Formats: sequence, C-alpha cells, structure tokens
Amino acid sequence: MAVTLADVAARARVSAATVSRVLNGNYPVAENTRARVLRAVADLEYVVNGPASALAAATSDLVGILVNDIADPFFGIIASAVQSEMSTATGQHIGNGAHPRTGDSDTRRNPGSGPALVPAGEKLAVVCNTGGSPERELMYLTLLQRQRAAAVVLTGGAVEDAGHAAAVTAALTRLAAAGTRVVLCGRPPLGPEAGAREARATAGTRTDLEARIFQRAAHKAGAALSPVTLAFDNRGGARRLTEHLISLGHQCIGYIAGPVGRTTTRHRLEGHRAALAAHDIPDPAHRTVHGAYDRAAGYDAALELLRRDPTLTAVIAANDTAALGACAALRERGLRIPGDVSVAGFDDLPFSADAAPALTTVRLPLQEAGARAGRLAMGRETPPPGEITTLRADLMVRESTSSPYS
Amino acid sequence: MAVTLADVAARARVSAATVSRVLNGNYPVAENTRARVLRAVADLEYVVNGPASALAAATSDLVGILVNDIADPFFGIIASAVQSEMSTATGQHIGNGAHPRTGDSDTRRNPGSGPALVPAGEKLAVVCNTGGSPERELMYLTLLQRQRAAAVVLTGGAVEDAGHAAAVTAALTRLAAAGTRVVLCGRPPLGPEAGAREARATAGTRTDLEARIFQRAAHKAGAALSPVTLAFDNRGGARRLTEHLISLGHQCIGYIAGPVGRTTTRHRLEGHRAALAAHDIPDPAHRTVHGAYDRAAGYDAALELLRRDPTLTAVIAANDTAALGACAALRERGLRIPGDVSVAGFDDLPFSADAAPALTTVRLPLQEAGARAGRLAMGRETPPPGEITTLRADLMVRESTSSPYS
DNA sequence: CTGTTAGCGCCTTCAA
DNA sequence: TTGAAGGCGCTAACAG
Repeated sequence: MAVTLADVAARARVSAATVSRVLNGNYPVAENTRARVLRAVADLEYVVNGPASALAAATSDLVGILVNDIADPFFGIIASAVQSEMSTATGQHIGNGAHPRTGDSDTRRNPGSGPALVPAGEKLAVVCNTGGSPERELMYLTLLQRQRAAAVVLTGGAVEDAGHAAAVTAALTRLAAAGTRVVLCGRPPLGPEAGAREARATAGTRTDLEARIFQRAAHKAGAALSPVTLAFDNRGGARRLTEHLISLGHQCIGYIAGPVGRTTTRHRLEGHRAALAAHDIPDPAHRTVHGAYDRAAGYDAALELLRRDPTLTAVIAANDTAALGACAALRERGLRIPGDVSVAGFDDLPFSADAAPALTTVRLPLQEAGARAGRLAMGRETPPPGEITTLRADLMVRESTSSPYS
Repeated sequence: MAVTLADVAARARVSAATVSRVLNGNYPVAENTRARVLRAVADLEYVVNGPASALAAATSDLVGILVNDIADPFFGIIASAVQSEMSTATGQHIGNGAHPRTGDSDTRRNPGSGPALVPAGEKLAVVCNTGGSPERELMYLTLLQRQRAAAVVLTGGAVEDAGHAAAVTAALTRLAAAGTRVVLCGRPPLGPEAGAREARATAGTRTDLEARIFQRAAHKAGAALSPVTLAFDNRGGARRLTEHLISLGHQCIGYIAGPVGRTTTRHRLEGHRAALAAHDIPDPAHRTVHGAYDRAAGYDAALELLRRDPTLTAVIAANDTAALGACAALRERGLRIPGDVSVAGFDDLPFSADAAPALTTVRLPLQEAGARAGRLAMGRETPPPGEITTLRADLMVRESTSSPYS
C-alpha cells in the first residue's frame, strides 16, 4: 500500500535500520549515505508511519491540551501559547499577513516538493475541547493515554465533585505511570487533600459507592502523584478587585458568579467575600447569582440582580465576557456605566480594554502561563521547587468603575 | 511494563482475539464471556495501546482540525462545533455549571473506577493551531498523515501563494490517497484552477523552481483531488454590507482589509469593490488599509484611514474584532458612532451584538459550518453533489451604521 | 462463538 | 559506520 521504510531503504541501497537512523537523527550516519537516504525519502514522498514507530519506540509525539471551552479566548490564548512554546521551529504568528518568508533558515528547508520536513522531536500539540463536561474530560484523558501521549496539559478550572476528582486523579496517575508528563495550567493543584475536602463538603449527598470509589483512587494516587502545577491567584485577584470597589465607596455590590461546582468559581467568589468581610460589609445571598462564563449569562444575571436589589451601585462578574453581557443589560435598562453602576470583570481578555467604557478587571498572565506549561510539558524547564507555582493576578483599573457618588 | 491485551486475555481465560473483539464491539461474543473480559479489563485498568491497534488495523481514531488562530473565537466556534458533532456521546456543553449528571444513560457507564469507558468508534478530535503560518500548516498536515489520521478538517482562509497552494494540494492528495477524509470548512475550494490562477497572477515574482514545483503538484493532483468543500459567501456578504452603507448615503467609505495574500481578505475586498463599482463610486487606493484580523490592527488602520482622509463617513473592517478596534480609535478621536462615522464588521461573533453601539456586520453560520464539517469528516453525511457548498452570509444591520446626514 | 496464526512498520540491540 | 534479526501490542483472516 503506502511507501514504507523498506521501500526507502531499497531505493537508497541501504538497510532499513540506516534509514531509521537518519530520519531520527539520533545516531551517526555517513554524510553521503545520509544524502542518498534523504533523496530517496523525497523521491518516494515517504512519510513515517506514526503508529508503527510509536509502537516500536513505546512513545509518541502527541501532546494533548485539555480546555473547557475552545470558543472562549481565555483558553485559546493559553492553548496558543502552549503550542508555540512547543514547536521547535520558532514559528511566529504571522499576524500582519506578510507573504510567507521563503528565506532559508537555519533548519534545512524542504527540498523540492514532497511532504514537509518535520524536525526530529517535533511534537503534535493538539487541543481537546471538553466543553466543561467531566465525562468528556475523562474520555480525552483515556484517549490520550491510549495514544501514549508524551504530555498532557490540563487548563482552567476543575469540576468540584469528589467522584470526578478521584477519577481524574486516577487517570493522571495512570498517565504519569505510563511516562506521560502531566501539567496543570491555571488549574488548582490535585491531591488527596483537595479531593478529601470536597468529599467532606458533599458527604451528605454522596452515595456510599462514590465514597468508596474515591477512597480507592485517593489511596492509589496517594502522595505519588503531584503533577507540576501552575495556578492563578484567583482568590487574591478577586479580593483586590472587590477592595478596589469598596475603596471607591461601594457598599452594595452585586456578584455574578460562574457556574457552581467549579474551582474557579469558588475561588473568585471566596476572594470577593473575603474582601467584603474584611470591611464588615454584609453580603446577603441575594446579591450573588450564578451563571455560565458567557455573555448571555452575564446579561441575565445583571437583570436578575437589579430585580432583586435596584439600589446596587456596582456589579462584579466572574469573567470579562459575562461582565460585558452585564454592561449590555444595564445599558438597556437605561443605566450609565460607571455613572449609575460600576462594572468589573476578570481575566483581562483583549477585548476588555476596548469595550466602551474600558473594563476594570483583573489581569491573568494567560500567555505566560501557557508558555511555561508548554516548556514544562516538553521537559525543557524543570519544575519549580514544591512543584506548584501561583501566578499573579493584577488589578487593572479602567473606566468602568468609579465612585458611586459621582 | 504496561498491561497488554494478553494480560487481560489470560485473566479472563480467553484468547487475545476475543478480548479484541469485545473491546471493538464489531463481532458477536457470548454475553458471559464478554462480561468476564470486561471485568478483567476493569480489574487490570487496561487501556488499549493506540499505536499498536492503529498499526494493525491501518487506521487511527485521530481527526485533525487545522485553524489559523486558536485565540480567535471565529475558529473556536467552528472547532467546537466540529468536535461536538464528532463525539458519539452527545456530550452537551455544560454551561450552567450544574453538577455532572450521574444518571445512567443508554450507553453503559463506567463500572467502578478505572479508565473511562471509551465508546467504540470514538474519535479523538484535536485542533492544531497553524498561527497562519504556511510552514506550520504543512507540518501539521504531514504530522497528521504520519498518524494516519481518520480525517482532516481545514478551516478558514488560505494563504495565496502558488508554491504553498501546490504544496497543500499535494499534501491533501497524499492524505486522501492514504484514506484520510479531507474537508475544507470556510475555506475556498482547492484545485488546479485555483492554483493556476494564482500562479498566473504572481508569475512575475515567482522563481522557476517554484513554477516547476507547482506544475508537478498540480499535475499529480489533477482532477483526482476535490475534497468536500464548505465555503462561506465572503464576496456576497461583503458586497451586501457595502451596499447597505451605500444605500444609507455613504460615498466615502474606508476599508480595513485583512492580511494581504489570504483568500478571505481578497474575497471580502472584492465584494466591497464590486458594490462600489456597481454604484459608480470611485475607490481610490488610499481608502483601503491592510492589517491583521485583530483588534490592534483595526485600531491602527482606522487612525491611518482618518489621517489619509478626514472626510470619511464610514469604515468597514474585514472582521468584527478589527471593527471594534476601529471603534475604539474613532472614539478616542472624539468621533461618535454612528453619528460621525458608521462602522461595520464581518463574522458576527457573539460579542458584536453587545458592543456599544451594537455592531452592524455580516453573519456567517460558523456553528452550522463546523457541524456539517464534523459530520462530513465522520462520513456520516454524504458530500453534496458537486462536492462544494457555499454557505450564506447574511447582513445584520444594527446600531453602528446610520445615514451620514443624521 | 472462540482460538490460532500471521503479519502491520518500525526501532533497537547485537554483530560485523 | 552499517546490516541482520527480533519483537513492540494488536487485528484479521482462517479454522474449528
């Protein structure tokens, strides 16, 4: 059927072993032999059989990046950074649309037509969209283990459910045991404690079966698994944001939280509440509304908050997208921002600075996080001591917030 | 090292073939044998070795989705749709953050802990970010061929360069020859003609080598390759958009085009110019500025257009993101939208409706396109007659455009 | 319905 | 520096 190593070997009049060696560049080969082989490869348009080589070598060049929502730039930015960092060729983002450069770089270019020359060691970084579904997350993890992926990067918040936490921990443990590098990026650390706390928190509603499953997985995982973790300081950022509003004079702040049962949602909400508590500002339950991390949810939530308490002077959303939805809702209600109501978001996605008014928010170093995760996944950067790094979350004050007395 | 089929077979006291059969569900197996095998699989936490099975079966469950910019929701939305359509489990997007449902669905669920049960035939849909780089595009194509991908979906505009077009055509031809399904989504059709026209257009600047390469590839590809194509009506949409502005009374319209050398850029620009020409409105070159498809480019371009011609009454951007950047620039210049200057975009991304003022734009059925591409890639939908479908591009009139006399 | 027998294409010792 | 040979784990005919 397809061209195989043997065909190339025959044409180059060498053994298959030699062809393998020049292709993998991990063994000395005479220069002219090497040239002959390369020519044969080009002539035959030979393309390595990935499965075969992965089988023989017991490793593959697949790297999986799991995201909760690929349509959300939050994840797109992280994934993009992970990928660029992983590509050996320093492929730049050709944003300005310049014609592809044809200059010869250091790397030898493709001689003639035929398949693109893939640098040895090049990884196939792929992003998998879980859509926030625990089942799909586990499925992808299994699928990646099947492929004997070289590395797996999990991004974004996790679902808070003891059973699922245990299952993920188990899956990651298996992956790690199989030699796959595991990196958590913008995701809270794993570990028995995390799961245990959840287990306690939801104990009332959990079945015995779930409890047992969890115990088993937690036990197996034990201290054995502690993947490299890059976490965002969601709590701290949220707290600083709310404190900013408080310092402006706001006392009556509505909070549009993310979906319930997600770590990110909880951490941001905790930060918000910590700020309120620190200033002895009451926080009645009706001032918090949960919703998805999208525009429509922000829109609906803002309306709901207003309905519950028309005296609100500020609204904080769990992310920028929802914040903009909230802005739209407030505007339609005839309220001016920040004149009548201040609005703030979280993440500092690119469009936030361009909104009208520009959105006050919390900047997360998405790019940096992705890049580091990429290097970690490639094994090009040694994990930080303790294996868990917390990334800064800086307050970005812009035009959408002001004093309520103005 | 890892648990293998043989281990499972031994534990279940059956042959490896039998285990394979129950796992792949493509062959009758006695119910109790089947149960025994499944139990062994769970006990041993066995996970299929993907490479090995791909090698033996000469196919894999990998499906690649190539996008130009994963951080751009335009691609995120398409990719997301492709993926959901591909997942056999009707995994919904859990947007409302409800706790994962634990109800037993029709599909048998994971018994106990252990690896997630992956439905037979489940594909691993992965998205590859080319960053708009032709080299990376080719590299990914080769990498996917290596993996013997089941299907490849190319999304978005293509780079217009004879050499590259030929290389892509050649790569896709090889892929198709190897049994990989190829789908073009939101990307203009391939084919010798397309390449040929480009070849002619740029003949002056091309080297003989490139010409020869192209000839060869075009010849090989010939009529042989005509992948299923889903194209957007970029020309028509752009034309209708510009006509809308003209009908409002605008005569002096600035155009912020996308990066040069891209099909999408050219098609939209052509539609714009066709509208102007049809109404005998002059179109001096200085009214068009090229830039990336991002916010910063739109911002800069708007400023440049204004500098060149302060009498502009409208600005059309090649996409929504750039349009919003342009809005920001105009606003900073003290111009009101649409009072002083009308602004329009393209794509109708979710945030466009929420901008202030809501953006007039052209809606592209991204979701629908992605979903169809997904079905096509899975072979679940037969290609339309002629194998090339053009998707509608509907004008969405909102608040950012108005008569220049208002 | 289940077991047996060959490979699938490549990598990797081990010799030469 | 190169060749020869065995096996990686699974699937797909064939038998039975």
